[in-house]
Amino acid sequence: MVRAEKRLRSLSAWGGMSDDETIRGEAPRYPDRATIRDVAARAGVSIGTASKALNDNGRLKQETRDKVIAAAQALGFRPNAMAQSLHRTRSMTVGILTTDSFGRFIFPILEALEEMLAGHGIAIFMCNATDDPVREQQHLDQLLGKRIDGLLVTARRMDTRPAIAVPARSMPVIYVFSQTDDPDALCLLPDDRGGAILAVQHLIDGGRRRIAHITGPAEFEAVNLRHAGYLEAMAASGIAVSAEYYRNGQWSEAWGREAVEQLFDGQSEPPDALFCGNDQIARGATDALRERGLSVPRQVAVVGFDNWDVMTLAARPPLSSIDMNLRALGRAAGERLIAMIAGERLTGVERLSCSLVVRQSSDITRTKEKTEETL
Amino acid sequence: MVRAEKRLRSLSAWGGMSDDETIRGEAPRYPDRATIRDVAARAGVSIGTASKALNDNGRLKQETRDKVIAAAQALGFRPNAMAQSLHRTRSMTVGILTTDSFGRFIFPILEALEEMLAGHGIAIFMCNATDDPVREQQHLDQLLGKRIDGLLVTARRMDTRPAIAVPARSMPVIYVFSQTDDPDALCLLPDDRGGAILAVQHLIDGGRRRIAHITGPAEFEAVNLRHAGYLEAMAASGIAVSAEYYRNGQWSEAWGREAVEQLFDGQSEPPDALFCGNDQIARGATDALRERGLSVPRQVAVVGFDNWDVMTLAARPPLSSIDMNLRALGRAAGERLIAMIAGERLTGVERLSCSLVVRQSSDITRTKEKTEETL
DNA sequence: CGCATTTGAGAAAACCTTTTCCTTCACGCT
DNA sequence: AGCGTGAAGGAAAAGGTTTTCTCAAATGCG
Repeated sequence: MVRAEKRLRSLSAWGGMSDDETIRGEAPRYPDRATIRDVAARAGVSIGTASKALNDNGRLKQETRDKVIAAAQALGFRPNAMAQSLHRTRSMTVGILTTDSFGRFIFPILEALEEMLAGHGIAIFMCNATDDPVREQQHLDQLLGKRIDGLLVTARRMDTRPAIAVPARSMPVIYVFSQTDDPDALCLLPDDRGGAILAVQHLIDGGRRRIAHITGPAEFEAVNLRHAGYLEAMAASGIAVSAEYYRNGQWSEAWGREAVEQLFDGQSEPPDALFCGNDQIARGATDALRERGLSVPRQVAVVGFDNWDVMTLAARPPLSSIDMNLRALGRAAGERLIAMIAGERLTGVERLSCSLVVRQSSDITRTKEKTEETL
Repeated sequence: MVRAEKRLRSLSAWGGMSDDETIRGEAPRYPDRATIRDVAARAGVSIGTASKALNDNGRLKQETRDKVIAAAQALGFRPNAMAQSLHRTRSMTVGILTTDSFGRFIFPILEALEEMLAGHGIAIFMCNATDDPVREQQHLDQLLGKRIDGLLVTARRMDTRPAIAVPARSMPVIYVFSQTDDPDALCLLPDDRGGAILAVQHLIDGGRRRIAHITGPAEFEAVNLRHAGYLEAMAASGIAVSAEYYRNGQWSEAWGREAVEQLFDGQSEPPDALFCGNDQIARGATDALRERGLSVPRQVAVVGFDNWDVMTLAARPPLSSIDMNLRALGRAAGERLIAMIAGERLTGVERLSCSLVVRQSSDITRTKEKTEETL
């Protein structure tokens, strides 16, 4: 009782509107926030009663509840989440650990994930261990110490990574936009193959037959999956594919330009469409085509991958592209994680579908309209 | 004693290497991790002694320490950070709250910040409230409940935002890459003016006199600061500036192209250099110049802003640009925050210097070399 | 050998909540 | 009057750790 009174007094210095009283100078420890015992003291009830009032629990007179709530409000009381988590056995916290630096792809995922989890009262610890296994382990240790309820693992490179060693075997781990060899793990990825089929089918529907595939390094699983989709779509329409039409290189505009040189220089039957492994390649290719005097999309249609507005909208003409729906991927990851925290057991590789976004680079009708307008 | 024994038994199911025993199926609650009382029981000491042994505290026989440490290791013990934080009054946790979505600029800041704070054992809660004051408040509430030791606030748009209302007046708040009107707050920003001076001086040093400034919307403070730097550098060299040479528009490549049309179409004295408000504008401008048959940098030199490799390296020729040193900004924010948590009181607006990165778009000598090489 | 000092380790409080179990009181019933 | 019932609220344990205080044993000294 005495104790509570003392604290109450010390609190008045910061809790009220008397801001002038704030501790200036070298005071290193800022004053404690109000605790539930301060609230209880102020309301003249026991600590347990205060808790019940604030949580709409137990059997209390409405009057008492109101009294407590008023006291809490007056003190600016906010329950200490750590104390709460301590005796529930849930921290309402998850970690997200990225092996490679947070790249452009991870952002939308992260954003949607955060939004979804925040809606469930779950906060996210952000950890970045750029290709450094030691730091990764340190982060993991820290997260385990914080008793996270679940873990998201992600990486920019889309190749499989070693599984995270979580000691509590049943703590949920999801690999999003990354993959691991552990068959018991859950991996969430975009459907690269499906995306490629979407793109190529679109080009075929536009009347194209000589469709080349310019893409990134063959070490990427995504590159191979997308090529598989390309082949599948071509086969489905009974179109023969020339090996000449498959070009691996870098993920850069420069490579897109170079590939166009290779494909068009002195070729008797140059492509009438390009399916590009990403938007940078597609943009480089488009630039090169324009500079050769080839009209996009009239003579050559182009479809990119990633639907990265910085590229697709700045290109001339704007690029059609495959959108990996990364926000949806992030939301899905959040849903799965919540389900797993609730006890569900999910494993395997799940691939979420991509969408085609059509812009002028592959859309003859749209270009015609544009041309007519501008004439 | 009995209690501890019981727990010890239940732990063996997951703690050891006997992975086959893991709970399958619908068990929603995964088994508790080992606690310090398990460690103490296993080492045959009291709980307090175990704590001292693990923290290198108190007066203990080395033998005892070793015994405890061995027990902890065997059980895979990791102290519960929430319990620790509960009685230190430090959560070893900070929040980062962004008003606008995490953009390309925030990433490097965040990354460096995270790295620096992780080195001090501080974890980061990531919160995103995209232009939604309600969600911002919810996030803030959550963070305060988690008893964060400090808060970083950031935003993509570089205009001043309303101050965050933290109830505990002395809880450290830093605005990084964003600004607030509260004079007691600490704001960390890149030195836009200085960066502009760097760019313009570089162009002047290269012999340019008719330097135009193509940039973004005048509503951005950064736009005005950079223009002030431009004017200052020009004045310092006694070069008269024409109002014609200052062009506001969008932050896009399209605007860069259009601005070049405006500046060069039928002008008797077209610019011999362009200082662009960002790399996208610079790239668009460079493209337009090339397409008009103007050589960059021989006839027109170009310097961009942001040093965004996606733009600077893909442009033809590669763009010189001003780097805002965002990683340094993030590190600085981390340092300041740690200092403030330790009790220091920092306020005001601090601007960190930018650097000039010279590439071919402004460097005649380099171009010459290149040309000679390729000849 | 007896006392003072040091060494080693345990007990318990404190950090802040929630929740279970009790106690107290008032009331209505037989 | 005695008893059961229900309402209202308090006491205390639990959750995991650190730290201070206390106590017992062992050592040093005269």
